Amino acid sequence: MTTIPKRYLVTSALPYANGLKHIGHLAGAYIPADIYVRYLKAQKRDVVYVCGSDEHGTAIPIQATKEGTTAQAIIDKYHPIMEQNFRDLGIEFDIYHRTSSPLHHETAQEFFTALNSKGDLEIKESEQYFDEEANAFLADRYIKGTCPNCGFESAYGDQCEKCGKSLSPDELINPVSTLSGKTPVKKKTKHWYLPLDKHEAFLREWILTEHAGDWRANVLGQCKSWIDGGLQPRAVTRDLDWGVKVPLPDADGKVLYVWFDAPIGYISATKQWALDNGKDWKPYWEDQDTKLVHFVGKDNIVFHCIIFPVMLKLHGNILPANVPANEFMNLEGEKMSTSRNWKLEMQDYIDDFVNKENGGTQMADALRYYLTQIAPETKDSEFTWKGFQDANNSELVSIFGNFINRSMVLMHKLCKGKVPKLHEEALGELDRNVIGEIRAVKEKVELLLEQFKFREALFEVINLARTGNQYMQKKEPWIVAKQTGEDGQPVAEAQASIDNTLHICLQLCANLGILVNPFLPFTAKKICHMLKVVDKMLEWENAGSLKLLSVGYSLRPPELLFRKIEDAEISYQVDKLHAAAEQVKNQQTEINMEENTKTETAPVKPEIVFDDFAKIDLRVGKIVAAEKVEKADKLLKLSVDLGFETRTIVSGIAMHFKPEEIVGRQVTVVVNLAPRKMRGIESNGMILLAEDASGKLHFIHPEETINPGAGVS
RNA sequence: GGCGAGGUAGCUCAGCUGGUUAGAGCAUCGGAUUCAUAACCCGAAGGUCGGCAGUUCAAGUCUGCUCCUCGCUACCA
Repeated sequence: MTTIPKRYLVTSALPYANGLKHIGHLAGAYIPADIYVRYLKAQKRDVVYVCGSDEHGTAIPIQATKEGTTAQAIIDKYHPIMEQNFRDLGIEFDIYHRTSSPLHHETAQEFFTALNSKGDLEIKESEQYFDEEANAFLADRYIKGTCPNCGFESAYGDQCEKCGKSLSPDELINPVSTLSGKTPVKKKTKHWYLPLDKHEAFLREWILTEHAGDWRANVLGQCKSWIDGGLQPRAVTRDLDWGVKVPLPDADGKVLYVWFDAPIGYISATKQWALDNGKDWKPYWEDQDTKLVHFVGKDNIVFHCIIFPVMLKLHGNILPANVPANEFMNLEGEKMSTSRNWKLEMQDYIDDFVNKENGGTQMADALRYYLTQIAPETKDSEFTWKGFQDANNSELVSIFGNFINRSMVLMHKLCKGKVPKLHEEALGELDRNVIGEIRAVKEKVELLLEQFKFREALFEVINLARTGNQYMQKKEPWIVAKQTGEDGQPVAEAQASIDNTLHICLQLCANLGILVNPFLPFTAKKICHMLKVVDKMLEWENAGSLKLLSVGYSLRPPELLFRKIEDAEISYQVDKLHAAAEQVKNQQTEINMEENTKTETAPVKPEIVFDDFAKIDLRVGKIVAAEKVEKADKLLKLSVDLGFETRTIVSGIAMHFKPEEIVGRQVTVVVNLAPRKMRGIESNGMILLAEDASGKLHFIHPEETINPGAGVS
């Protein structure tokens, strides 16, 4: 075992404050972190668990515009709800902060200034392309044009895909904005870049060598993919009015890019926590003896393993010891999706289960249980309502809850409601085995949690309850109790056996409380209550002990820890899920139709004269051959018979049509369009297609088959 | 197309550096039992380890090819 670090700083990905979060997020970044933190705290280790709302970025002002409100109103709406949702589900942050706070702005600005003044950022002052129609500066990738090196006409502003040469947008001939299709104008601007490319050697060594043994395979693989793909300098600032202002005199209208300020939110949250608790935040981010662990979903790997570590290193902070990223969680056979409304929001679960007559905190633990059991630790996993019901009913209720209940009930019936004595002399092999098992499980769970194997750790805990059931079954105290003497009471030998059995079962219950506490905290507290012990018993060092409950102490009457979930509740949820998705689908169709109408009535393009139109030579053609273009998912290479000749035309329709289906079809072709090379094939013309509301493409062709080459006007 | 992660019993997943009859939990079926939320306990059945070829005395485990899923990325309208 490695030595224990002096302190821990644990983070969960900052949820983006543009809407409610679903159980996929919960299972990916919050529940595992919460389990880990609760375990560390039970170990009495020095640990701070920080999180908060991520409130910057373009999506929030865009959504505000859509909802006819302000960005501030959006974040003020979602921040408190998200915080409450986490609390209701037992996610216990030491602080849930927000990136809109002044402290965060200060912290992020200080961070930027520190890097900038050390010369760690590259400054590029330039005449940058500006799209007047979209009223925005254009990132390199949003500009296309002709490559000065090879003449490829569709080169990006940062790199030519054809010849591989790195470019700057200025070098492009005939630049075009991909936002509006217009020619952008030059406007002076200046931006700061984080030169990730300069840190490639460090990243390679640190991740792929030093952490080859202790980081998850999916994480290492992702990182290797990124590093091998070549790291690029990344813009730290952007022209936007929502976010952390760039703290320099000549940077009006510029803010820090959200990817830069968001992870700094972990630091500002730590600072706020320190202020609130009279602590010093610095060691948590500066002392090498602090273990920093980031819990994130797989979409966040690159930020937490590549970009943020580079920032931390430059700034003189510690690096994460591990980033145990989870994969994604599907729901009832499909990806969770906010836009398609295929999801289970925390809020909905809380409303339907936790805040119900027959719900309460036990239902929060039930969800925590299932989400941990199916956590996507190594691959995408699947939430099904039936699976949730099964896990609850046959494991939590039948195995775990039942063991504790029957122990309590038997103790009340056979031991007068008191913790019975342990008769050492009467201990048998069965008894000793169980006692040994309790200690063994403690060690197993520890080892698994330290390795972030939450699923397996939880299994070991439930398995201990299973062991308890087996033990009780073999000892069958209810049968032994029938060996009565003349007074109707069990004979001394029988009572000793009963006492030992229940003494051990009750101590086992107490141990289950300790071991289950990181996973199901509400349940652990209820166990303490029933056993009339203080919550301090839950400290991890007590696990494995057979002296948690004092002999002769009278205990409370048993209460059921978990209730069964009925079939009707499950079918209600499944129906609700489908209905919600259906509703959105219908709405979307309506919106699409509306938008369709809108585009028809939308302002038409500037007027042209007949001669302009006459410049376009449209002909009817017939597809005589079609094949997929190698190394391109969307391109088809078509041979089109135009009567006077047969041409090769490359068209991006491979996702819509199969090559064999379209051979023989008539199409309309722009025949005098300048040739253009795509994926190395010269395309001589363009096929006309109409796109319907759902995005499906349709060929434009004469109603009846006519001679190829016929003119269209 | 490139890169990454996966494809193992009905379901959710273990299987490290190749080595006896491929494991667990749940579900299913059978039995036993009644202290317990018809719960528990015992037992059984259930897998061509995505497919094909190869290396090896021996492959789920190594190599090549191939199919499928997910993610990143590229190509396009």
